[in-house]
Amino acid sequence: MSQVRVRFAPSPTGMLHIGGARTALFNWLYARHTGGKFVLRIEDTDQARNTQEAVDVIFRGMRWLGLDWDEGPDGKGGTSGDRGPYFQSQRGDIYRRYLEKLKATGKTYEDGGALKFKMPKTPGVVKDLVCGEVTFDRTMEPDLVIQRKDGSPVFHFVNVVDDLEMGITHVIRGEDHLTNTHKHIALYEALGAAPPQFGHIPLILNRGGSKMSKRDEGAALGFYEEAGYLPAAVRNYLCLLGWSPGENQEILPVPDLIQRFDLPNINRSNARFDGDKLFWMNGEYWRTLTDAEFQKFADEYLRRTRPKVAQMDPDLLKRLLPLIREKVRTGREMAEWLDPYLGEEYEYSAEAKKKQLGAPEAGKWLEALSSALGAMGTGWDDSTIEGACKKVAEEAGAKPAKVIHLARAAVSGRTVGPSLFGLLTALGKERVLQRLERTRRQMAEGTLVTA
RNA sequence: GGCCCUAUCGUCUAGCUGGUUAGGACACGGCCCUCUCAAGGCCGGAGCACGGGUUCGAGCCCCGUUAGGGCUACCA
Repeated sequence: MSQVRVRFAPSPTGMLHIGGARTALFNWLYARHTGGKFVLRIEDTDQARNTQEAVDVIFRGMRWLGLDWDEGPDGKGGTSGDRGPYFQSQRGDIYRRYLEKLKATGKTYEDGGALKFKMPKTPGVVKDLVCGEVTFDRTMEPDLVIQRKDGSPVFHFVNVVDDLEMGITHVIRGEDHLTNTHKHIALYEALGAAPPQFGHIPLILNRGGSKMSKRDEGAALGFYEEAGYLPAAVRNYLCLLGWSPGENQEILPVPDLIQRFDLPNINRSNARFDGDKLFWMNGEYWRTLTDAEFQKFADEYLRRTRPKVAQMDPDLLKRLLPLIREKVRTGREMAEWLDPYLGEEYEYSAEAKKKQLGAPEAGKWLEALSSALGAMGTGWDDSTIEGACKKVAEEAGAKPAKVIHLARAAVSGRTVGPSLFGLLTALGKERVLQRLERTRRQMAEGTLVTA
C-alpha cells in the first residue's frame, strides 16, 4: 500500500470556518496517524475575494491550531512539495491540459458556449469510508458543466484534477459533498484514473440545528483566538465533534489523539457546536498550563488586546496575573479582570457603588481600614492583611465578609475579583492606601465616576 | 419537489459481531467549602423518536412512518 496523502483545500474567504478547521484537523490527524502526507491547497479561483489577507487568515488559523502541513505554500511566500503549484489560480495550464484530455475521449460537448461532460447513466456507487456504500441512480442526472462560457473551469472539475495530480489517496471532507461525489468519480473514470478513497465527515451544526454558516456567532476560528482561548483546547474540543476516542475520555494530548484517530470510527450524524463545553474545556487546559506557558500566553494576549499593560509596573503585573488566572478561564476574562489595575484612574461599577460604596457605614469603615493598614509596619502579606481586616471588622461589630467586600469595591471598583488579601498584597501598601483615599475622597465629594 | 445521509439525556457521545440497573462529559438543580468569583467534593433530575417485524430475548438486525440535516449552480 502506497503512502497516504490527504489534503485540506480551503478557499480564502477572509475567515477560517470552524467546520473547515475541523476538516483540516481530521485530515491532519489521519496523515499523522498513518505516517502520510498532509497537503494544503488554496482554492483561490474566486478573484473577487482572493486577497493576500484572506490567504493569510488560513495560514494563521492552521498554525494557531498547530496543524503543520507537509506540502503547500509555506505562508511566507515560499512553497514546499513538488506537486505544485498549490494555488489553483496558478494551475490554469494544468486544467487546460486535462480539459483537452477529456475532450479527446469524446465524453464532452459544447452547449451554450459552455463545455459539458456527459454523465454516465449507470448507477453511481460511492464506497465511503465513513458512510459506507452509497448508490445514486443517474438515469435523470443532468450533464455536468466543466467549463464556463468564459473559459474558466468549474469547481468539480478542478477539484478532481488537483486531487489526481497531487496524488491524493484519501479525500476527507464535509458530508455536504457526499451527493456530488459520484460526479467526481465519473470524472476520474473518464480520465482513465482510479479515484481516491472518500470519507465524508458529519457537518457541524449551529445552535439552531442547521449547517454552521459564516454568519453564525463563533463560526470563525479567529473568534476563539480573539477571545483568548487556548488552541490546544479548541483543537481537543473539535476532535470530539463527530468522533470519540472512547473509554470515557475526552481530554487527550495530541499524541494520543493521533494514535486513536481513524476513519472507521467517525460518526455519521451531524453534531451541534456547544460553546459551553468548549468554554469548560478551555478551563481544563487553562489550569494545567505551566507557569511559563501561562506567562507566554498572557504576555502575547495582553500585548495584543490591552496595549496599556506596557505602561504598567511589570512587577505588579507579575504579582497580579497568578491571582487572576485562578479565577478565570479565558484570555479575555483575564484581560477584563486586569483592567482596574492598568492605571490608577480605575472606574467603579454600578454594582460596587450601589451595594458596597453606597452603604451608610462605608465611609467610616474605609477610614478605619486605611488607618489599620496604614499602621502596619513590616510584613505586608496575606496573613497580616487578613488580620488587620478582621480586626477592623471586629471593632466595627461587623462580619469580616462585609469589610472585605467593601475593601474590594474601594480598591478595584468591582464587586468580583481576586481573593482580597492576595490582591492587597500584590498591589502593595502604598497603592492600596492611595486607592482607599481616592475612593473616600470621591465618596465625600459625591463624584464617584461611573464611566 | 427529487435524491442522499442521519436518529441514545437539552448538547457532545460510549454502547464491538443482539442478553447493560443504558456508561461518561457539558449544561442544569441541591448540599458542602467559602471574602466575591472560580476551582474542588458529594448528591440529583434527565435519553434509546414512533410503529411494525425477526428472535427465547432488540438501543443494537429488517421494513415503514416521522423528524432533522445535506445536495440538487456556467458558487466553492
